[in-house]
Amino acid sequence: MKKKLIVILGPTAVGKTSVSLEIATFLKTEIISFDSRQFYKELKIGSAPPDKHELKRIPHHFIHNLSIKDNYNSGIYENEAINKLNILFKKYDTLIAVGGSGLYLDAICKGFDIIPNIKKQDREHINKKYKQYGIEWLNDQIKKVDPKYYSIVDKKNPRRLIRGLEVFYSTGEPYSSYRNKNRKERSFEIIKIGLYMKREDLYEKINQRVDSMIKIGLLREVISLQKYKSLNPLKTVGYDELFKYLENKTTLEEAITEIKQNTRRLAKRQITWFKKDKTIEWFNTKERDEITSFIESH
RNA sequence: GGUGCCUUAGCUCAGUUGGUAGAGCAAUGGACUGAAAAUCCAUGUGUCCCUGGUUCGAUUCCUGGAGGCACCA
Repeated sequence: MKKKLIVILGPTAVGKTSVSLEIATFLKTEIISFDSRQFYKELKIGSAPPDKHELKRIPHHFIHNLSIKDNYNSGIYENEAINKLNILFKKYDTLIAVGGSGLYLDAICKGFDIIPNIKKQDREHINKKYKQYGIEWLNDQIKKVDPKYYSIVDKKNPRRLIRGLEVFYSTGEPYSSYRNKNRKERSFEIIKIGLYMKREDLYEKINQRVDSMIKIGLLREVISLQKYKSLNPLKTVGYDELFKYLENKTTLEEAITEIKQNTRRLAKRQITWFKKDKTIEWFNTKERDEITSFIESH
């Protein structure tokens, strides 16, 4: 019989943790996370991971397994997650994946084309040039070395342009030559369950969660991480805004308002990403019985 | 109570020498194959406070009213 991966996805603060714990308890299985900020053990409050008690009750994977100082990306995650799933599937027929990072979910479900690792110096070099000469330079370079990618890339988005260029620099081959859009066939069946909530209610929950994070010491956590603020994992809602406050660029009140606003925008982007995936079965967060009977029927 | 100023998009405000209006922010929609909680793109009809008048035509000028702010009593 084919193994099954039950995916619980949705925007931040919609209630994924509690639903996933309930299902994991019901199915007597374990949980792997595809939440790109819960990986980092230093982000204890701001990434809203399950609490200690919950982590003890149900084994979780890819939660607080990395340091913000680690160099990580979705390609590494694909390998690690698939390995972990293969190991766990020896013990369980069904596993649960929970998270809100669409790209990381794609890593599990479809996988990426195989592209050699890039050299760190190459990215640094390109970033330096970009800073110096602007986005036109990136455009010119891509046009020259990878016209195929140039024809489809978002020419105003430096990240996309830099990605194309760094692959070329590190491998000597155009980025587009690696991108075959070959979806990988996974050995397990994937059932995607999306959680939704009325936008209004979701925003209300976000506001409440931000207030409670502040209450339990988010600012203290951010202060302790201040010296690492330039690291990528700290470019995160809840941290960035408080760094600005600590540098006297805003008041605390303004920072908190901004955290709420940026969390709402994050949720909106997550919803946009998931909306186009027609294989997702959507449930209201409160429909616990409907979700379990849907799982049982599969 | 008097005088002056203000009232236009969810908010802060421009503007129309009279031909029914536009910025910033917010909000919304979207893109996204190794930095992704990142990065990037697109989207502005609203009794122009109410009332009456002048006018071919008023959000714009005038009368009266309501609310706000400031100063003087």
